[in-house]
Amino acid sequence: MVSIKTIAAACGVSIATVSKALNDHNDVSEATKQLVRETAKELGYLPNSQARALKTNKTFNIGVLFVDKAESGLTHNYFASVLDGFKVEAEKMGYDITFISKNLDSFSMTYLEHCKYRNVDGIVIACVDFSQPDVLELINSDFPVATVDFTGHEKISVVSDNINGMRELVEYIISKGHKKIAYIYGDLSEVTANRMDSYKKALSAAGIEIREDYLVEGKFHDPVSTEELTKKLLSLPDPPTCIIAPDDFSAIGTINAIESKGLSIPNDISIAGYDGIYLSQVLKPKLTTVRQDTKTIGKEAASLLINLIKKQIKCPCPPKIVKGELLKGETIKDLTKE
Amino acid sequence: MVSIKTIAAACGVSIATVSKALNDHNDVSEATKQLVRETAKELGYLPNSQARALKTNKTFNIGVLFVDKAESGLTHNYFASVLDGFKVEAEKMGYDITFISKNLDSFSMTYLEHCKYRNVDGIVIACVDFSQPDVLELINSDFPVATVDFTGHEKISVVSDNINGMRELVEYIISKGHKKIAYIYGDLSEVTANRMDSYKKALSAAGIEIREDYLVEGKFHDPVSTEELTKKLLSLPDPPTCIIAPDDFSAIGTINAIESKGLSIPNDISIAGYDGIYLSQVLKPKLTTVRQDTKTIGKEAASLLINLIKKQIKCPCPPKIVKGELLKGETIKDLTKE
DNA sequence: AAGCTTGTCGAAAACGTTTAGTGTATAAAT
DNA sequence: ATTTATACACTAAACGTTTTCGACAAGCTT
Repeated sequence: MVSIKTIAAACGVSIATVSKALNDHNDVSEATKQLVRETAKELGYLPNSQARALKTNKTFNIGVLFVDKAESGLTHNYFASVLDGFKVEAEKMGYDITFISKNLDSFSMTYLEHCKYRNVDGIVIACVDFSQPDVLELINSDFPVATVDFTGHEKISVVSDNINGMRELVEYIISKGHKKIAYIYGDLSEVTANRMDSYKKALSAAGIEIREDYLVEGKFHDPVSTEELTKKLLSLPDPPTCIIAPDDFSAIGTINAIESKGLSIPNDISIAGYDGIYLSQVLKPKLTTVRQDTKTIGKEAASLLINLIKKQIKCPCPPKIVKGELLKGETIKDLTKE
Repeated sequence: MVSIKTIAAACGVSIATVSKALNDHNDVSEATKQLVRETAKELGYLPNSQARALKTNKTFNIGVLFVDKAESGLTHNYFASVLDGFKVEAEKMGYDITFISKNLDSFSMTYLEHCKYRNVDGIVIACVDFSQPDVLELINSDFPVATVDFTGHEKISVVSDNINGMRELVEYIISKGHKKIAYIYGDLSEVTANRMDSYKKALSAAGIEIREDYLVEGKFHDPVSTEELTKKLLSLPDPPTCIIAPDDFSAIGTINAIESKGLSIPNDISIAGYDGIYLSQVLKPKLTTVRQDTKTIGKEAASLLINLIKKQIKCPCPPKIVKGELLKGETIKDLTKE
């Protein structure tokens, strides 16, 4: 192992000088800085992150907490994509990420304990059940924290603009002449509450009655459940002309239910999803949906969190809202032309 | 911060005794062990992983390298799923994972440098271009290494059983009376080579001629490219009766191409995929494919790598082959019944 | 010439652990 | 009664950094 001691010996200076030279302090001459830097490179020196962390209390590691309901782990499309955006930005700023889990080293610990054990510099939380005590403990801890799609606390939060996204989607559907629009909503959460609210407001604004039989509770990411619920909707005495699925992936269930009845999309019935994942745009017909800007959400979360860590910003601060984009697709029939 | 020093003071013993008590050494009495453990718990003590790592040279961190060609990051289905299996097993054994990247902290480093900087205890490599010099440097380094789907080195490797998987798939298709079977293969790699080999052998074994026009080069994870290639296959003077796509996700492209010609699956043409992702089984009709046991692959890689780290096994050792499972689905027409 | 500033460097402590070496008391063996 | 073994606990060094503080020289200012 080549350490600063090695460099010090090679250069004939003290380890203090080496350290300061490498960290570009201003009480060491330009000449020695050069010398130190060069020999460091020659010897293939790499700083020891543990020793540095021990001394400075900065690990340049960010803890990531994510536990979705379906236990799909990293396979969860929305999260994986947000995380990827986060990771890229964090790495750019010199941070690595560490997954926060419960059972490290056989003896189990809480999320907070894991963070303390690893000494992460900050924490980002996404896609969890925010009512869990373990999660709340983390949010209310002394760590710098950023949450995704969850507000109502004094930490940093980045949210997808579900309010405007859903509003635009429903307005678009209405503009195509639909009045009987069903919504299979996902697991109860802030996200779902916002979407539901926008759904209702958009209908009301257009003078359309909100029907309880068109509003059914489903699950995110679960085509099987969604297929079942779609079938129920289709067999109502007065079935809807359009069905909004919890998300794009669940929309597969909606498609299956419709096709299994021998009906076609969008001629017999229109559908929409939410997310705008790649899959939704390679399906035929292309799914009408709202693309969530996952990369930006992740990136913003990373950038804000790191700024907080570096104390370049202060909390509380207002949530950062990341706009989505309506993808019109081909699954909404235009009823106005009939 | 409560450290062993705090505990030592509270218990009236030296820090050495505290350390040994907590690590269950046998030169400290059961009584003091009890006392130390209890006060440690009371005070909410957590070991400082950096300090420990500095002293022991073990970080309980495993580096994960993954860079797929499509730059899809964590969104890559196969990898995300393998990684998840890896992560779960690693956590169970007390290890966290760290993503290995190139540009940490603005000043860029090689993969190997990143690993040295973070002092990972071992490295797992999957889904990368194994011909990259940076990757080879890592494989040939002194770190304990495990690779997924790549052999030919002296380190640990875990591979999906593409040889038998593809063989079973093609045999199944042949058993349904098909003789004109096309294969759109993915990016050139060990995986593709094995599948291609099995494809050819299975055909030959059945006395079926291997036609160059049925063997076309495509890309993994790319429905658009696959759609194009499928169209070409369909417009051959003597088109195939069955098309095998590079993977399940690309198979969407195959489906699109077929349906856009007004043909139906499997009545007019049969198809198959590879991977067995969730999506493939919620599509209608269900895709015929080979499920790769990603969880097991990840789990085995973790378990073997950690055993290597703990020196409970030695390299070189033969590759661990993880069997897949033929999912018969509904996309292969039975031609023998006509 | 004395004091002051500025620039450059090193000694040493500290971060929280682990561990080798040493000492001491008690029990067992001669 | 002396030696030997055993059990237990402590001292101190070490891991690789960062950082405070003081030292010293050279150049200024009065």
